[in-house]
Amino acid sequence: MRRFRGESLHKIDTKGRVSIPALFRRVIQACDPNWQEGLPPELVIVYGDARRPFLECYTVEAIEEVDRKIDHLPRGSVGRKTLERLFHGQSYPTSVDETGRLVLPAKLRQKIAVESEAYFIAAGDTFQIWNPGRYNEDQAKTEAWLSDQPDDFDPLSFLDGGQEG
Amino acid sequence: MRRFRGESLHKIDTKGRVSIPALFRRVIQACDPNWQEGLPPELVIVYGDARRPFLECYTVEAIEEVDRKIDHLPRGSVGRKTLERLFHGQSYPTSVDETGRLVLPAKLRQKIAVESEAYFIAAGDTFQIWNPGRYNEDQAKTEAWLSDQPDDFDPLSFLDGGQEG
DNA sequence: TAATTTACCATAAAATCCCAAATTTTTCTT
DNA sequence: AAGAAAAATTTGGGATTTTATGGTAAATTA
Repeated sequence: MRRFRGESLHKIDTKGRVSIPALFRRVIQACDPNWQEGLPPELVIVYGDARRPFLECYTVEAIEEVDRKIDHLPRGSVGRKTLERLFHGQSYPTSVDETGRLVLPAKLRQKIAVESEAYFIAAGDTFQIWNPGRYNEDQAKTEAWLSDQPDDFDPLSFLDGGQEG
Repeated sequence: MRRFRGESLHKIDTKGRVSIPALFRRVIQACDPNWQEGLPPELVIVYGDARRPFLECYTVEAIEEVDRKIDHLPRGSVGRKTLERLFHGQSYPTSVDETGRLVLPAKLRQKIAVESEAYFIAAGDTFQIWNPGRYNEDQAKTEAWLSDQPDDFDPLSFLDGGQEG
């Protein structure tokens, strides 16, 4: 399964168009089982509830996996209802245009408070779009926490605690 | 599993191209399960947060092992978020070109402050790229520490107790 | 019809490809 | 063992392609 990797900053023009990092485009295309020459690769942007300060972008394969899992939850359960609202309701299916851009409608731009620039960062089988300043704040917190650790602290030590085989 | 071994110094040209030590190339190729004749061997450069003064280069197999472990951490946990940013976001997937070089984009060169030369050193199943001067400083510290030890101190003694600090 | 959205065209900068000169290392031959 | 030949390695330059970004025209829609 292909993964997103990397981060970058891109301009948003007056129409809300923004380039998707070239490496991300390849993953989006490779993970769209319906894609074929001439068609625009598709993806789904989940914008979610108000407390999330970024847009989360799913490949077709990734969102279909989420859909399948939701389908297996009991109808009417709180979990299912919540996830349906989030992933089915608060999401926006779109595609990559001829020149590698996507269009962020005004609603989505307002949601994450982006205007002239957007910051893209990979997160496994999805990628996120942030207001650059807002991301820096978040990252600064993480780095502050890291610098509170001993000099030789290795983030990989997180892996030790995990229930891994 | 194959390991990197050795160290060397290489020139960086104006385009950011730099030769990978020949011995390292064989390990990169052997540890890329997707490699086949005619394809460029792939690797992932993790540049990480600001306090790390070198680039860490992972073979495909090595990075996939990290990815698998990250996948097993609970979604939304601090550890998972930190590692996703580090290994998925602050990383750069690339490949070895026909002549055994790789390209370090300006961003990565600035990150570790290299301009005309880069120092390569093996580190188990990864290798690191340093600014040569910066590496010497680090190495000097290590040697200073060693010379503070008793004359008969043997570094191999680290292997016995396993407790260091 | 006015406002938006989408398709199409254009361009500068950056990344990639292709070819090739010097080395250095290895192999072969005498 | 020495020297010659071959192969592999390190480094460089120019041409080509891709990418990021902007603008205009056509099309959709409210």
